[in-house]
Order: sequence, then C-alpha cells, then structure tokens
Amino acid sequence: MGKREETEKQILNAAVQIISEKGYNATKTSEIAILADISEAIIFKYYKTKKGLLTAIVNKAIEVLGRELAYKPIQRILTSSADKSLDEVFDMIIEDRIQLILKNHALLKVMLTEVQYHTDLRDLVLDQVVNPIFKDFRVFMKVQRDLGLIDPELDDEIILRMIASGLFSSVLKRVIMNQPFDEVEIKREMLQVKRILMKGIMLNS
Amino acid sequence: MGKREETEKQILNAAVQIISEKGYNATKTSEIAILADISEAIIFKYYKTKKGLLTAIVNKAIEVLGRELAYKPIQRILTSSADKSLDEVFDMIIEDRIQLILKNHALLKVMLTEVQYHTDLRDLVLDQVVNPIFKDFRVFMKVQRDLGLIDPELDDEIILRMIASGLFSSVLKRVIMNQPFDEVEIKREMLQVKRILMKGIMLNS
Amino acid sequence: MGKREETEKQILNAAVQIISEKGYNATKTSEIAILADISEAIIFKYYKTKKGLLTAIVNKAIEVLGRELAYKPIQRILTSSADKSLDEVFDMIIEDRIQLILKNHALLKVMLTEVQYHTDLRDLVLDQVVNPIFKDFRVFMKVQRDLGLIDPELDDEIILRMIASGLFSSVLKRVIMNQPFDEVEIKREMLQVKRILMKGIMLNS
Amino acid sequence: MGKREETEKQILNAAVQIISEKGYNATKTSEIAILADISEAIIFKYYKTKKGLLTAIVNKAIEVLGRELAYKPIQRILTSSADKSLDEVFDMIIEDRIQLILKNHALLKVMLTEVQYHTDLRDLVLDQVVNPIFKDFRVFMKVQRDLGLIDPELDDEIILRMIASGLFSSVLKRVIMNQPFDEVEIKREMLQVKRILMKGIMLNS
DNA sequence: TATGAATGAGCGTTCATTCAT
DNA sequence: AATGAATGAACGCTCATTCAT
Repeated sequence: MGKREETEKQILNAAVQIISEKGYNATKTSEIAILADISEAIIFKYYKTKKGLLTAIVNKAIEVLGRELAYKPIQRILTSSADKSLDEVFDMIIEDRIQLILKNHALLKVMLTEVQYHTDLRDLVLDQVVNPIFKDFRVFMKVQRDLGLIDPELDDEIILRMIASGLFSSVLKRVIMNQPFDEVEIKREMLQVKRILMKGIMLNS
Repeated sequence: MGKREETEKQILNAAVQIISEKGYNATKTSEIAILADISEAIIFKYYKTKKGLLTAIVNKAIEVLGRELAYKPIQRILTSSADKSLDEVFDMIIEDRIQLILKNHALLKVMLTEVQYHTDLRDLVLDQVVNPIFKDFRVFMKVQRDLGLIDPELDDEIILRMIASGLFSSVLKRVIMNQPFDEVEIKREMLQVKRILMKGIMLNS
Repeated sequence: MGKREETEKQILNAAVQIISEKGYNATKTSEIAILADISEAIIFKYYKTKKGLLTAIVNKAIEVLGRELAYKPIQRILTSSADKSLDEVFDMIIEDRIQLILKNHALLKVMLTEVQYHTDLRDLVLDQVVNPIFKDFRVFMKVQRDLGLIDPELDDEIILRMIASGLFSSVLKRVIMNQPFDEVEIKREMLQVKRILMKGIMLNS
Repeated sequence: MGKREETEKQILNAAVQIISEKGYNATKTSEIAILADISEAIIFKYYKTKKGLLTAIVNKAIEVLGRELAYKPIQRILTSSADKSLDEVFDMIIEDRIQLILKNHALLKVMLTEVQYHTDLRDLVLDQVVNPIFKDFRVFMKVQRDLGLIDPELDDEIILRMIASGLFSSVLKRVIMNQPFDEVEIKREMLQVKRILMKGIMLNS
C-alpha cells in the first residue's frame, strides 16, 4: 500500500470512530489528527474541508455496503431466480452478513446519523443505496406475490421498511445504549425478528 | 400565563424547531434568540447554559410523553384489566395518539437524537420513559402469555422493540426524508404494520 | 457619541494605522485588536470579515474625500462660475487642503494601495471619487479652453493626471520613504509643482 | 543555458507575474510552483525563503534597470557631454525605452510596490537605482542651469520627481486599472507630458 | 536532484457566555 | 427584567517550510 493510502486509511478510521461516538459537529479535527497520529494539516490536504472528510466517509460506507454487505450479494439472490424464498433472504442476511455489519457498524452509524442533516449526502445515499435495493426488492416481491406467498394487503415499501428496521433494531439499540456487540445474542434476536416477520408478511398456509 | 412562562415557551419552541432540523451542536443560541424574538442573553438567564436548554427540552418531552402521549393512557390499558387485548393496544395508539405524535414530532426527534450523545439525558429517558413502559408491558404480556395468545418463542423485549420501531418507522422515515406528514397516509401505514405484527407475534389460532 | 460608535472609531483608527504601514495582507486582526484595545471578536461582530473592515475603511476614505478634502469644495470652484482660474484651483488645494490631506494620509494611502488588488473597491473609488471629479474638471476645462487659456494640444485627462500625480508626489514620496511630514516643506514643494504645471499647461501669453 | 538557470527563470517569471497581480503577501508559493510547472520544494532549495525569492526579483529588477532600461544609457547621455539637452533626454526615454518598460512593467511594479514594506529592499533600490540616477541628474542639471536654460526657482529634486512621475503615470494608470498596454497611445501621452514639462521647467525663451 | 508527503505555527472566524446599564 | 456590548477560548483552515526517498 502506498504511503498516502496508508495515511488516508488512518485518518478515515480515526474520523469514523470519533464521529460515531460524538457526532460530526462535536468532533474536532484536532482530535482526529491525534487519534490518527498525523498532523491536522494533512486532513485538509487530502479532504479540503471537514465536510469533505465526512463525504469521504459516507462514500466509503456506500462502497462497503455495495461491495460487501447488502447490495450485491442480496441482489444476486433477489434477482437470480424465482425459487429463492423470503426465508432464504433472511437467512442470507442473518447468517452471512452479521459479522460485516458489526465490523462496520461505526461507519454505518455515521452514514445513517449524518444523512439527516446533510441534504447532499442524503441524496447520495438514496441514489446509491436505498433506491437500488428497493428496485431489486420490488422485482423479487413481484415473483413472491405471483406465487401467492405474500399477504396482498401489504405494500412492498412497508414490508421492506419492517425488514430493515426490524433487523437493524438489535444493532441500533446497542449503538444508542452504548452496549457491547455480542454476536451470538444479536443472531438470536434477529432470528426472533425473522420469525415475527415471516409469519406476519406471508399468507397463512 | 405569566410573562416569563410566555417567553420560556417561545424559547423552547424555537429551540426545538431548529435543533430538530440541524442538531444540537449545529444550532447556535443566536439563531434561537432570533427565531424566538428575544435577546440571546435571557436564554442564559433562564437556562444557565446551552446544555441546560437541551435538558429542559428533553424534560418537556418526557413530560409530554408521560402526560399526553404514551405512558399514562397506555399504562391505564396495560394495567387495568386482563381482558385488554394486544389488538386494543395497537388501536389505541394508532387511533388516539397519532395526532399527538405528529404535533410533537420535532420534540420527540430532538429527544431521541440527542440521547445518543448525552449520557445524563439517556439515563433520564431510560428511567422516566423506557423502563416504566417496559415494566407495565411485561405485566401486560404475562397476562397475554398466560392466556396462550403469544408465541412463546419470542422475548418480551423483542416484541416491544418491534412494536415501537414498526410504529415509529412511518414517522421516522418522514422526518429523515423531510417529507410532509399526511395523517391519513400514516394511519394507513400503521395499520399495515399492526397487521404484520399481530400475525407475527400471536400464536396461530 | 454612542458606545458602539466610539468602539468602531477605535477599531478603524487602529486598522488604518497598521494597514497603512504594513499592507492589508500583512496586518493581523489580532494586532488591530491590541492597538485598538478591544477584543478581536468585536471586529468581526461589526465588520463580519477582515475584508469587510477594509471596505469600511475605503468607504470612510471616500466619505472624507467627498466631504472634506477634494470633491465638494473643489467642485464648488470648478462649477460655480467661469471666472475661476486654474491658478485659483491650485491655490485652493495647496492652501486649504494640505492639512486635511496630511491628517488623513494614512487613510488615503490604504485606499490607494489596496485599490490595486480589490476589483470591487476599485470600482467603488472610480464611481464615487475619480469619475465625479473628472466630470467636473472637464466642464471647468471647457470654460478655460474657450477663454483660450489652455494649450490645445493637451488632453484633459493628461492635464488632470499631471496635476494629481504632481501634487501627490510630495506626499507619496514621504509615505514610501517613511519620512516625516513637514507642512512648510510640502507646501514649498507644491508651489514649485504648481509653477511647473501652470507654465506647462497654459498657453504662452 | 543550464537546466538550473532555466528552472530559475521559470520560477522568477511565474513569481513576478503573480506577485504583480496580487501582491507579495497574497501570493502563495504553491501558486508560483504550479504556474512555473515545478515542485514547490525547489523554490526553497534555490531561494531558501519566500522573502529570498522576492529579494531575487528585486535584484533582477535592479539589474534590468541598470543594464537595459534607464540607468546606463541615460547615464551615458547625462554624463557624456554638455551639449545634450533636456529635450534629448526626454526623447531618448520615450523613443527608445518604452518597449523595455512595457516588457518589464510587472517586474518594475513588484519592485516599486514591495519597496514600501521592506526596509532592506528599499535601501537596496535607493542605493543601486535612485541615488546613482539622481547623482548623474544633478551633474547634468548643473550644466543646463549654467547655460541659463532652467527656471532657477525649481529644485533639482522636484524636477526629477515630476519627470519620473509624469512619464510613469501613463504606465501606472494602466497597471492599476488593469488596462491593456497600447504602445502608440502611451507614446502619444508621453509626448504630451514631455510638452508640459519642457515648457514648465525651462526658462521662457 | 527533485519531489510527494508531512507539519508547526499561526490566522481569521465563531460562539457560548458574561457584564454593565 | 431585559438587552446591547463585549469577550475568551477554541475551531477550521492555510501556508511557508522541512524531510525522506
């Protein structure tokens, strides 16, 4: 790895850690520099402004989400063939992706929190993350609905929102309450969430 | 109403509005003063510090929640008699409380957002809001479980968290996306959420 | 005088003094604050930015020039009646205005120096000072030319520029060389300049 | 030309161009490096400090003035023989030297402007440029005065200053106003200036 | 030699807070 | 009680300068 890339990585890691704990506005660039063990000045050499640093963080979060976490692998399931069931989608997320979510929870927290206050970042995330996932999800749901598996009274948007907020609530609670991330416990909770949602969303067989 | 109370109300309203939009740290006391149409100095006469103002806001949110929104009325249902069903709890929240939630959504957003970064406020909210509700909810669920109505594989905490995050997700989405609050539409969404949760949580009859 | 006006005057005086000595860019707002015996912060309360302070200085220079130094009194002579001669114009400037020029030489130096590097200020000075004087001067010269007093080979612009640069050169030299301003000596030099210009500009009688 | 000399020339040209436009303090070494198409670091290899670069510029200006523009050729006229008239001095400057002045006006502007704020540079210019010219000019004037050609009421210094400021005013105006340099027009103006000064300085014949 | 990377010192600016009236 | 005036402390950011390769 080049020297510059190494330094940028240090900066980004330090920034994500502190911003996720204190919020963007309460985080001073001097703190980031100290934690990253570099001089404050190169932060501005590389990212121009503090806001530029935040944008880089959100872009990295988008990239990670796209590459490693949700989008591409889930997309494969969602779009591949019709015989994938909602059950498999849940399992895929819960079994395969928890570790990645946990490893990047600070990054994701920063993205989700700051998106509230920065219109440009919100549009970026909507465009790069939310809308693509939603689009594939609709295609997938069309198949499931045609198979008669889904409660027809429910909108796609509500279903997706319930899945997302349900699965995330375990992580979110620990982030807000500043509690440790016990992978076994989180998986146990997510399986209960899955149980609720499967029964709630699918038609009674 | 006394002049002081009148002024305090103006300050609090202005503060809630701006902080809910920009976050606590990004909100300047000078902005609040301008919007409240008072001099910056009396903010500090009344609340000593900016943090004191935030504490007053959170206390007001707790009070509103306790008095008008969730706690006391729901408490009545939850604790009154055993023949109240989960169905009624949902309806009560959805039918009676939406307007109050909508009217106070900025206040609630400030509380929920800032609780992340201020330990003292977090403890206050846990102590005054979350734990009391949770305590009553456990009593209520004990009854429901004894009646054989609840899926025994699900923990109380998961169920409560799903209800809360599910019902709030409609409001939250609009807050984050800066969309208008259409009461009819929100009620429609909440009824779908109720449908999912009822089926998901209760035992198949 | 109000308290605010008093403070603004202190700031402006200090700023003019230091900027005239070191130039705008080399002058630190902290220095100005120390010399003015006020806190750095109110400079920005009153003038928003350092550039805003410079603009205030130039505006003050324009005002002083208009009110006290050149424009209005000279305008009176230039436009009043045709029987004012070039000789009287010179005398008026030399006799009556030297003290005012000397008293405000730092202010004028700042204006003339910084106008080079700030397009907005340049346009302001052209619009408020140079063009009005030039306009009146043309009217005056028309009369003098019609009386057959002026060398017809010379353009108005060249004549005015020679008068201005000639009369100012005594002051300018002392400013650049950081020499003391001896009023008697300056008046002596100006009278020589007048002698040169009168002979040079007017037709041989 | 050696590679180093080539690089130094690029740096100096870039520096003169930018400093003449924005002033020394407002000019960043990084800008100079970009315009000169070299790395910022070698500026400091060659000139040690930014001030060292400015000193090099002023020294180059002195050298150019001495070698090519004013000093040596004028010196030749001034000191060679007594039968050179003021008229010839003017013509020499106006006819032969305008192009050189125009080609180097940025260099000269930097020298004249920065001399105000740097005592060491001021002394250098006084010692190398102003005083030598003035010394020769006095000798020349002595001859002219002995021939009864010069108005005895005028001091040498005033006369020299009027010549310098008069001839330069055409260039100066265009520099300050950021106007194009039209050689024909400038020459026309200078001839008018010469006309004024000749009549003004010499005794009526 | 030449340069990309890095930095210390300092600047303009902000903002919660205090004080005199 | 209420405010205009003032400020200390810090923050984001800049830039001439150095260093390692």
